[in-house]
Amino acid sequence: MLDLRQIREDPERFRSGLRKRGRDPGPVDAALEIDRRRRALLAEIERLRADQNRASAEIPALKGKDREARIAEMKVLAARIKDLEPHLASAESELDGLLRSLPNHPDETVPEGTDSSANVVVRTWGTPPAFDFTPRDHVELGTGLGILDFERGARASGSRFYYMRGDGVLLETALARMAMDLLVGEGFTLLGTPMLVRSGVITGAWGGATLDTQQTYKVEDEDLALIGTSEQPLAAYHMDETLDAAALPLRYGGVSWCFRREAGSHGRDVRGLYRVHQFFKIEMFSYAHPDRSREEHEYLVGLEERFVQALGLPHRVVLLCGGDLGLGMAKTYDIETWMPGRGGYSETHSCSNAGAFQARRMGTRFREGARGGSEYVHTLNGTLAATGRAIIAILENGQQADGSVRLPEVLAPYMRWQTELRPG
RNA sequence: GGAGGAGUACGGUAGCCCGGUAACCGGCCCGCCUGCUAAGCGGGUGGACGGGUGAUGAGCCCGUCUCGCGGGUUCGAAUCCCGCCUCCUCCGCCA
Repeated sequence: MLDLRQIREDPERFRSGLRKRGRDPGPVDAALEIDRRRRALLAEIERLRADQNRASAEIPALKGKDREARIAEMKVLAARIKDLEPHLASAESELDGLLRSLPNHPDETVPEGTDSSANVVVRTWGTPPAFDFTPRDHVELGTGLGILDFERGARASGSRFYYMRGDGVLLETALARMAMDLLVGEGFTLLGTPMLVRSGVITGAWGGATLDTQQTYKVEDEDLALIGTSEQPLAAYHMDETLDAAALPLRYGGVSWCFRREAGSHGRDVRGLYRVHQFFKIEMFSYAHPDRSREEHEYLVGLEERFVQALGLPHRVVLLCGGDLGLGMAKTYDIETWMPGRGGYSETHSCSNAGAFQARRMGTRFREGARGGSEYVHTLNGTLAATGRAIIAILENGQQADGSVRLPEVLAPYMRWQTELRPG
C-alpha cells in the first residue's frame, strides 16, 4: 500500500509511477478527492466530539433542572454525530479500498516498458552446452530416468500435477538442503511456515484489494487460503510488531510448499515442471532499514547467483521493466537459467524489493533508539531454490546421449555420492 | 467440537460486579544531591490521526482516537450487551 501523505505531497510522482507500469494514473486524483472529503467530515465530527467531551465532564457536577437540560442538549448532539459517522466511514473505506488496489511505486532505476521485451539483461554467466546429439527436454529425461511421472499425476489430480519418484525425491531434497546450508551459513534463520494463511496475509504480501482467486486456492467456508509462496507468511511473521532498528536486517529462509491455481494461464507452459500447481521452494526474506534496502537487494540477488553458479548452470540476471513488475514490488531482478528443452533462458529465480508496501499493510515498523516515532521497514524477498525449476535446468543441461544425466558435484553429499542418474 | 478463565501504554499490575478526567509500581529522560558509581529527593514520559503556526514532516499550540479487534446500548463505556481474534485450563476427538 502506498503512503497517502506522500501522495498528497507529490501526486505527480505517483501518477508517473502508474504510467511506468502502463496503467491509468487517474486513481491518484480520485484518491486525493476522496481524501479531501474525508478530512472535511473528520474535522466536523471531531469538533462535535470535543463539545461532547466537555459536556461529559460537566454533567456529573450538575443537579436537577440544569442537568436535565444539558443531557437533552447532548442528546441532539449525539444524534448529529451518529448521522455524520456513516458518511465518514464510507469515505474511509472507499479510500482504503482504492489505496489497497494501487500497485507499488516503481523504483527510479526500473526501466520503462510494457512487457518482458523491455527487461534489461544486467549480466550473463556461463555458456549454454553444445550437444552432439538431439537434446531431450526434462519431461522425456525425467520419465526415462523414472524420477518424474506426469501421467499418474494427472490421473490423480489433473494437469500440472506430477509424482516425484526415487532419486527425483532425493534430488529435490538435495537442492533444498544445499540452499538451507547456504542460508544458515549466511546467518539466516530458517522458518518452516504455515501453508494455509488468512486471506489478509496474501493480499498484504502480494497487493490487491481482495484475494486474487485466479492464482490463489481458497479454502471453502474459512478465511484461509493456500500460500503461493512462503514470502506471504514470511511477510506476516512480524505483523503488528515494532522492531528494534539495531536488529535490522532480519533475514529469514522460508521453507514450504507453494500452491498456484494458474487459472489465467491455460495452455501456457502446460508441459512439465515449469508451471505446476504445487512446488517446493526455499525463499529468502529480509526486513531491512529503508536506507539500506537497496544494498540488501543486491546482496540477495548475489546469493541467488552464487547458488546457480555452484550448480554450474548458465544463466543471466534480468532487471524487470515497469510493465512486468508484480503489483507489490518496487524493483525486481529475475535470474533466467538456460533450459535446452525450452530453447532459451527461463525464470528460475526472482528477487524483489517491496519497499514499505508490504510493511504498511502488515503493520511492521521499527524504532531507532528507545524514543521517537516509528517508521515502516522495507521488505525484500528472493527465491533461493524453487526445486522444480532447478531440476528442469539440471536435467536438461546435464544430459548425455544415452539419456543419463551428470549431476552437479556440489549435490553429491546430499545424493548418497551419486554423480549421475541413469535410465533403467 | 464442548465448558471455563484471561487480554489494560515499554514491562508488571489495579480499576470492571455497581458507567462519569485511565491509576499505581518499575523502566526510561531531565534536574538536585554526591570524590566516582549506586542509593535518595523532585519533575517529566507513549502511539496514530486531523487542524493551527513555522519553511510541506523540526519545534510549539489545539483537538480526536487509542484499555485485544469490531459493533450495540447511553448525554457519557476499560466498566453493561452482542460478534470475532489470540492465549491458558479441563473434557472430547485425533497423527
